[in-house]
Amino acid sequence: MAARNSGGTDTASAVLDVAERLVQTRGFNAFSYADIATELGITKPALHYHFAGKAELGEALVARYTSRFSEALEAIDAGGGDAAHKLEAYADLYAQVLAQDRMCLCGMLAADFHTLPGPMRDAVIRFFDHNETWLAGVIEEGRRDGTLQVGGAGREIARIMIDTLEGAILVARTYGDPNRFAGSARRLLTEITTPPRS
Amino acid sequence: MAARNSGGTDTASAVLDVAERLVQTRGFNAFSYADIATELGITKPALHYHFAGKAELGEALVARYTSRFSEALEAIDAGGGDAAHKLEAYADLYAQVLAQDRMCLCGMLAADFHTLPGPMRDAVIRFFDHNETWLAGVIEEGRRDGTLQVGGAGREIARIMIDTLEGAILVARTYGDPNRFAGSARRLLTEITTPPRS
DNA sequence: GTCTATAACGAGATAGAC
DNA sequence: GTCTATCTCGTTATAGAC
Repeated sequence: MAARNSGGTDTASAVLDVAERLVQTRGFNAFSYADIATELGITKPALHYHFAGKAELGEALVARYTSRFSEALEAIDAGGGDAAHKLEAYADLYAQVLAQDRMCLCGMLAADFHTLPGPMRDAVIRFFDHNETWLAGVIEEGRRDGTLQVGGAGREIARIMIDTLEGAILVARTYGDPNRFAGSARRLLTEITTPPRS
Repeated sequence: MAARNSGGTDTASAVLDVAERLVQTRGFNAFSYADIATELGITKPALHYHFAGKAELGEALVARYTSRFSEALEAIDAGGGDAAHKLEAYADLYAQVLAQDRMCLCGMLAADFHTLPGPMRDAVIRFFDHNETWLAGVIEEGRRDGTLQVGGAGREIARIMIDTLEGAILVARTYGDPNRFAGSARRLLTEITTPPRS
């Protein structure tokens, strides 16, 4: 039904599901077409039909992940909470990834960055840029309506949020302890959403 | 002169130097004995003489990195600055790693964690534990002598520092921009070392 | 301590049948 | 859209000479 590399067929999306989990748990250089084929009960050439090579599979992976993440951000915007609640909901997206014992896909690819094909690198950077832009918008919005009193440029706060959440999920995974993530996330949010004492 | 796997000979330490850089830039699953052998102008079996296998090489890598990091922490302690200056010096250790276009060795191995042999996993966790203990000690010391007024458990502050610095170096490397790291590090330190306004 | 030679395996990928 | 069969290359690792 769907064309090559579209990710639109049942098989293609099943391939993406398995590959996504493998990349988020093992990294881009620690899984193979054979791993996916075995798990789905198909053969390697069938994978090559849907995704010409590992590079194309990787691109499709980041594209789908980014688009799902964008939808989640739009859902948060549509939720109607104030800026502080939106930032909490944002951090909770990371908690949901960790709850599945996974690293953020683009955080993992950031570690693999220097080994990635060019188009994948570009897509990873766009993911972070998009997150930063959305967060900076929420922060500026919160400042305009007075619900947020944090100091500093919105983009700077956005960046430290991304950095802290990515690092917290990275380290928490080595301890197998979601609470380790929760502690850093809570403190990060408190610093940003608690008005300075006066 | 030195025994097998000691890391004490010139060749063994040259091997560790190259392997360390490869792991910090590419990850544990994206370099091979051939890469190291070629760069040093020796053969693969010569590598196996010094380090029986990739697992043993990896263990030696983490052991040396941890011991050097520990020495750096002791040097900071010996420097005689106050707690705030020690925390700044700690963050600067990460900046020095990034200045070489590298990820923290153990931060990279945290990404590769689920693919690592058991002894390497244990050593990575010990690295983070040691950092956390040292940081918590500095924070408690700063609170006792009044130079730090930050709230919360010392270990909790220590963890968010590690998480933020690891995440900041991870993400900054994808942008190839040390300033991106510096911004998050500066803000992190400011939150911890600036007394709440009264 | 380093070499040549090679084993044994897994990787990504392709040709061509069905 | 999936298969069998195969190719080529890179990987870790070992045996045994020097």
